[in-house]
Amino acid sequence: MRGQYSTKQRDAITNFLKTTSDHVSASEIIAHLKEMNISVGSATVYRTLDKLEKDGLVRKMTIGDGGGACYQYISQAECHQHFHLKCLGCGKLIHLDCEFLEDMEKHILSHHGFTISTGKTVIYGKCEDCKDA
Amino acid sequence: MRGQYSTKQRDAITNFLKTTSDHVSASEIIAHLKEMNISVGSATVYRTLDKLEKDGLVRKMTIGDGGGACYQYISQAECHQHFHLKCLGCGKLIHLDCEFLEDMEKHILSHHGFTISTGKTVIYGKCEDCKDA
DNA sequence: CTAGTTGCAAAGAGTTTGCATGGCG
DNA sequence: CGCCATGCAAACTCTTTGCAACTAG
Repeated sequence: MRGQYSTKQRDAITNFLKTTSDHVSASEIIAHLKEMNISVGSATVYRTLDKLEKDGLVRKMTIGDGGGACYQYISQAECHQHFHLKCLGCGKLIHLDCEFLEDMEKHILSHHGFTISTGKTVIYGKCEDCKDA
Repeated sequence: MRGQYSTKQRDAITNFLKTTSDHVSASEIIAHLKEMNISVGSATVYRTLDKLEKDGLVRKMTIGDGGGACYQYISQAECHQHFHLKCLGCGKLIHLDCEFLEDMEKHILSHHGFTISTGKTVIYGKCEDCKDA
């Protein structure tokens, strides 16, 4: 299918994403690899993430403002609906699994002809703790 | 209240945002001002936008990946629910006014304790024309 | 051996900051 | 006049690209 080798760096990156199963930024990956004493240039990280995204193994999303993109491994287990709520107050990222959102997706598809990409969408707002701020 | 002068540049920026009433990027603003023969440094644009955002007059949101932030004037008229759909295919930005989304907001607030910031949220996906791509 | 990979360094885009000048009130 | 705003350039962050060296299969 697609020629690609398995290298120390690539394995380390995918492994980190797999085990973290949360959103990590490119710089977090680089920092992590440095801690593991795996030398890796940032270019490699970006190229690898690019490839992984094209292969549909990770999801790339822009969370927040200038902080850069975040990446998340796509596990089979979470192929159901899964939105993200990002609190503008404390910065917390909330994973939201809710049947209601499936209805929303259906509604937007049937009424507005728009197919939502659940994984890429980040809903901004204030969480319970920050709503008064 | 807050000391701030009215200058040619600031007026031009707010005016452009008001009349456009759509999302504009910082570079679009700079380009526009250049066309109007108003000399303005990019630093001024960013500082002005910062201030306008803090004053609650414009809304800042990150649309897409690396393209930079977009700004939108907040008019009184559009205080109703208004979400944005961004097509990952053609890049089109769709303004969505829909009662269904009010229900969604209510649901997320009552069931998940999260107050959605409608203006900041961008829903990603594929529009009708791009859904097969 | 060959094609995919890596690292470094340089190049970019977008945004922020320091500092001296200029302008509103 | 005082304070705020502006411009320019330098600094910064995140990301991409060119290129030569390297390595998995």
